[in-house]
Amino acid sequence: MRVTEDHPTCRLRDVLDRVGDKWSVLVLNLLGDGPRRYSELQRAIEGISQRMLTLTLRSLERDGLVSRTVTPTSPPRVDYALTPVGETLSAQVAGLITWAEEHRPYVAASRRRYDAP
Amino acid sequence: MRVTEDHPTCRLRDVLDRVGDKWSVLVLNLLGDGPRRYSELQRAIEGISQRMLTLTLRSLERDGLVSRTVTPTSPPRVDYALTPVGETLSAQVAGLITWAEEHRPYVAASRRRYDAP
DNA sequence: CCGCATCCGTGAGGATACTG
DNA sequence: CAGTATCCTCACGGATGCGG
Repeated sequence: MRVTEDHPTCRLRDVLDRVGDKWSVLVLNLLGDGPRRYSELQRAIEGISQRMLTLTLRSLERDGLVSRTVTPTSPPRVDYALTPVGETLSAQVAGLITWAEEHRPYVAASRRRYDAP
Repeated sequence: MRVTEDHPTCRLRDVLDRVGDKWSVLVLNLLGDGPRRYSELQRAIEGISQRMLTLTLRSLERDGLVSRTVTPTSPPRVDYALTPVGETLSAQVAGLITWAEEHRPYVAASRRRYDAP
């Protein structure tokens, strides 16, 4: 889709696309509990590839939501943490995660009913 | 990715994927203001194709988040509305949208700074 | 008016191998 | 350990046309 107009929907999209990214949601949620190393994130997020973890963290850093701290030891150590603004988004995301956990049985039941016939 | 394990991350994914869908977010947000006809949604959501609007609505209906009411006039009329559970998700989504609107300038500025060099 | 079916291009993202 | 680089797939989604 071409986004050429200044329709409200379009102005929101670039920000929502970040939130809409499933990996971003999971990363933001994890970092809500405190800073994590790269490898900790990779282990915690089942199924994420190295590539996608790096891309996700770069995007979040670019948007000023996550900070990246390199400790030049050997082997190197990199910690990721939420920025203050990132914390506020993480709080929203936490609400979403809670919603998803609470209503997962309902959604699953709805799907079974819908798919029945 | 194959989801074969029962890791918490995987159990959440199927529900979060609904929220992660950018079209779903926009539809849920619109329906938060009250029921809408198919054609109203299509006009309101800049850039959505007929195909994607239909698919999005079907998914939301399957998940028990949106109800579909057909009025068999001629031409037919179809109204979509949030279910009670859909309302609760729409509320979460509204929080996200608000966040996105409030922090759009911050995110835009962060991106410019990041991309500068 | 509301949708489904079909075709088809593109790009997101997985797998793998390699560096500082 | 924390990435980068490359290849390659496949499914997301746009365009179009038809049907109730």
